[in-house]
Amino acid sequence: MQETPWSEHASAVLGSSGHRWGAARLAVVDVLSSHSCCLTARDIADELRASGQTTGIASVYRALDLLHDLGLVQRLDVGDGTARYEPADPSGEHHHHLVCDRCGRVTAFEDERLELAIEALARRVDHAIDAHDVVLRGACPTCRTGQVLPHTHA
Amino acid sequence: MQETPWSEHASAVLGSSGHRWGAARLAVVDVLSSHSCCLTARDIADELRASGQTTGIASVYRALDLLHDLGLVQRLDVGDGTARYEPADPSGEHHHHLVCDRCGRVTAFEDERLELAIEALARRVDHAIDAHDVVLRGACPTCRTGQVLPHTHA
DNA sequence: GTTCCTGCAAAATTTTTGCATCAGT
DNA sequence: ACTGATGCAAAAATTTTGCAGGAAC
Repeated sequence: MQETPWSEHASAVLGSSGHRWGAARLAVVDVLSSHSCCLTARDIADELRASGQTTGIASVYRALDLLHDLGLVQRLDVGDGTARYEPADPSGEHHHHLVCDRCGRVTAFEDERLELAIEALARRVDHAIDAHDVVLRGACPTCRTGQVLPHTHA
Repeated sequence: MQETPWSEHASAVLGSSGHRWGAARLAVVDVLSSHSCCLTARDIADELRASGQTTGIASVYRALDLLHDLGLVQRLDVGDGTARYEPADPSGEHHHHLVCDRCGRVTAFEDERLELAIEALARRVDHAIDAHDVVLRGACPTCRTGQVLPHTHA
């Protein structure tokens, strides 16, 4: 239960949004705050279970849903059929994802030029864009050089 | 069963890949060729059912999986937990997607500057990038102007 | 004729919902 | 106390797998 900039921010937003601080929400925020990238609901539930908490998976989903509605977490789909969640930086800074075709591992990256292109595009379209995701797919260095690893994303 | 550039291409690739032309594959290619954007497995199965075919949903998934492996269809996830598929243009031309936060509708768009940024980025990273998806989220013009429509994506 | 494909049904996952109980304010 | 949150279990939805029969080559 360490304090991070994000978990402090989450506390503030959740507190001022008229919602209560139940055990499940606290636990989910705590797990998220210790990872910056891409956790599945199952990952979170497993981590909680491992630390002795009895949080139900349904509560994890409900907490994630609320945190997403409050703009505190980003929801992401890399194509394996399970949703992933990560803390959303209050400063608006964010990253995108590289997904290895072979081992399924997810890596984060940032790119200013990409962001600029998306911003320009967002102004051009009819929709009122408030979020975006970019996923690049391809063999990661490890897989490309022949060391075939077992899938780790399933 | 009309011939389109894409369905001809798909026939050629499937034919020369050592795979057979079963009823399910034919049917799935036929449905895909008449839509350029974003069909779920269910959409395809429903359309086949409606046209009197008895194609099983499992065969639809298997056909889509094969077509994806052959590079004939693009798999896409817009975040509602169901995979979508669309024909992949053999020329390499492709589009990305706008998803309405409220009604869930998906719209296609193209943007040269975005593609250039992604190409430059792809050369910079360690992965051997062979595909990418971009999803922009935000209220569509219809939803933004107050006409709240029921969700159509579920 | 052999091998691969298909369709049905069953299983495995992921996510959502109902409901009684419990906790936060 | 009142209201909303939680946890368990059951349900819903999507995708995968097994298998026997049938079709493609």
